[in-house]
Amino acid sequence: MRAAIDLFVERGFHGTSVPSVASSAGVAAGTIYHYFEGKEALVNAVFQRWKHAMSAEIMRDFPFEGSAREQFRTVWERMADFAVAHPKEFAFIELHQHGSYLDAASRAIENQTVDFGVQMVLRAQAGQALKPLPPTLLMEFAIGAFRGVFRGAMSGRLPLTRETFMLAEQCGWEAVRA
Amino acid sequence: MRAAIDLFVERGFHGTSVPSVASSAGVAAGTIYHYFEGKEALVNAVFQRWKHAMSAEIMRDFPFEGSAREQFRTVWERMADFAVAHPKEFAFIELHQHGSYLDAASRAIENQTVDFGVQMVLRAQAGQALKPLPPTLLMEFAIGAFRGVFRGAMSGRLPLTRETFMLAEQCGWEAVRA
Amino acid sequence: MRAAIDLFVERGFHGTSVPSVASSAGVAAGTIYHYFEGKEALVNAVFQRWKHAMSAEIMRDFPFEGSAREQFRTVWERMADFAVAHPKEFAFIELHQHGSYLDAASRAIENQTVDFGVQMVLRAQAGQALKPLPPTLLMEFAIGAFRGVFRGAMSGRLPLTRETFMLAEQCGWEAVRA
Amino acid sequence: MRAAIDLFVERGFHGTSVPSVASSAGVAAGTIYHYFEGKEALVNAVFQRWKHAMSAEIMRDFPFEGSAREQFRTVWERMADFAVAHPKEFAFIELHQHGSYLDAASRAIENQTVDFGVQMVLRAQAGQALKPLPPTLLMEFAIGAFRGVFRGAMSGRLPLTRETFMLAEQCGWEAVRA
DNA sequence: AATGAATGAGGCTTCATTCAT
DNA sequence: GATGAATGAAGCCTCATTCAT
Repeated sequence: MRAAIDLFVERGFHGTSVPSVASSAGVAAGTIYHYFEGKEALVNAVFQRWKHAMSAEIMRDFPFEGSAREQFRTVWERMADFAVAHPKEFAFIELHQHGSYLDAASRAIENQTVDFGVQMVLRAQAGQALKPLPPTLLMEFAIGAFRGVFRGAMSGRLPLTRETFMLAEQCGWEAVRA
Repeated sequence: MRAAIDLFVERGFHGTSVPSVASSAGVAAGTIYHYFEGKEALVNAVFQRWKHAMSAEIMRDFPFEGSAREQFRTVWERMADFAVAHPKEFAFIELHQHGSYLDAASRAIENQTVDFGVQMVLRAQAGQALKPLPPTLLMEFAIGAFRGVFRGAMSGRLPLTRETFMLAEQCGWEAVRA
Repeated sequence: MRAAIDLFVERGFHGTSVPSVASSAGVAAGTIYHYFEGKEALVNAVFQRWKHAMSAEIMRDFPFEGSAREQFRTVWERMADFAVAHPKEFAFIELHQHGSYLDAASRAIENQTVDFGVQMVLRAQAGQALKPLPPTLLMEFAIGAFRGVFRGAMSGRLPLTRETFMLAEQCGWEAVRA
Repeated sequence: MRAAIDLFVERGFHGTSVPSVASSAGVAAGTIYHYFEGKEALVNAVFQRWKHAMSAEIMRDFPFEGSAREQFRTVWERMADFAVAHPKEFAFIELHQHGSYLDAASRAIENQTVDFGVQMVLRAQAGQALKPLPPTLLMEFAIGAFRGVFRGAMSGRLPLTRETFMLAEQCGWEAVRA
């Protein structure tokens, strides 16, 4: 799976061959089929493993009772920590978000995440901490902004550090706060 | 090229076969090779055509003498108009931004755009209209946010209208202004 | 046809495309089909034109009443003159001698030539001027030797001149004479 | 490789399709690519294998100290034995001698052979056993003659036997001897 | 469990040929 | 007569997958 991530990020799903994953992992092509039903099962396994890992990281001891400001910072900070610690994996998740080869389970995890986000936004809006805009708009705006900064970092135009993301966090908050 | 955009957006470069493009365009597979050297030449042609179109749209009568606020709104607004008028094409450009199959000419257009953006940011920062953060950070943040909203719209969770984008524009400005 | 010879010599029948012949000749691909039924008809036309030209050259005022020595020299000399004057064409004839794409007419010319040669050999053998070996053996030996020298000349290892061939002529005669 | 030889001899490099080689060999098309990088690698492998085999046969216990007459006979005799034992392979080697698809290694073997021949000729000329003509001329003449006889045999006009070649050997010697 | 040879479908591309202009 | 766009079959090759070892 480690070998697969690198290749999937670099060349996409269709551009990555199973033999190349195998040789990159130092095993024979056939071996992959002992552990995964096929290529699709492999991407889905990787996707679910890391999407889950990231979600878990974000949710861990989440300050459900904290202020909207604190919650926003927490989510952003934890995504930043994850992205800095596992850039390849974060890129992988982002890149394959909408692949037609993702199965039901993968899509379910994705929806869960979105639902959680929307809940948070609604709660904050109820407390008039956030702008009274469609929750999805605020969510997509913020996530997109985070992703943009990550892309800048991956392409070498920004340092891939917690600091970079935390500077952006302030911007993000000012964008969405009431 | 119209047929190609749809397929490239839907399935990616490697996931799109030349015969499928041909049949989608209502011609024989061989015909494509009268107009393009190969599959790579085709993506590059499409990319350059539309990236150029979008750049031209943004630059047209650009208020170089206007305020930072006005310039920001202008760029955002024009990107919005373009994205609403040509959603497939916008998605295509975003999706293939970093493809390893893009040639020098395609990358050159991309760099031009980035340079223009950085110039604008620097000028605005000189006038203390924007936060004193790395220009690239502000750029990637804003572009990412825009892209996030667009993604929300493409997935049907937001209406794909000028209004949606203009609501986000206000957030964007508050994110980056000093 | 001139363009075709160059390409057929360089890349063989199957390695030469009709469009390449056309562009080399400065006409459109379709034009070739006004003059030849197809690719096979083209090779055959070229083959027959030049095989015929060479035969005619050899036969012209042939010293039917001369000595075996004189006849041998005449044939060799005229082949040499032809090969020096039209190296591409000579190479073409040699190369395509046995192509499965040659039609009946082309094969007929070829057989005619062989028959003529065998007649000459038989007459010379009757006069005990040549070794009493199978006529075909003597023929193939001599033609092969000539071809060998030509090949050496085409590859640049020997000068492609009448002199080169006439030196070889003496060897050739000593090989076959009684 | 056995299947490939037959087809390459019959239809040439460009006229032979990889699938046809595969089906002739009783395997699937893809299988060929486990053993050879591609079609070119296949011809080169075949070429080198047999060119090397023939060279080895000729060189084996070569009478370096023998007379020019003996050396000439030895080379001719061994080529004859090889050609009679492996006619397809001999034809293959001759046919592809100058193919543009031959790689450096193949050309190297070829050059080695030529060098060896030239050395032999020079030594014999030093002993005044051969005509004082350009070594290449003598070589190309003799090899060409041999090839001519072989062609006659392959086309059925001469028996493909050691005897046929040994009759020609006498002619060959008389052609080149001083 | 692991291997890797084998398969054959399918992808990219070329090209002989046709035909409307 | 000439053109060259269009066609689609066929060629080279890759690759997901299977299976005997």
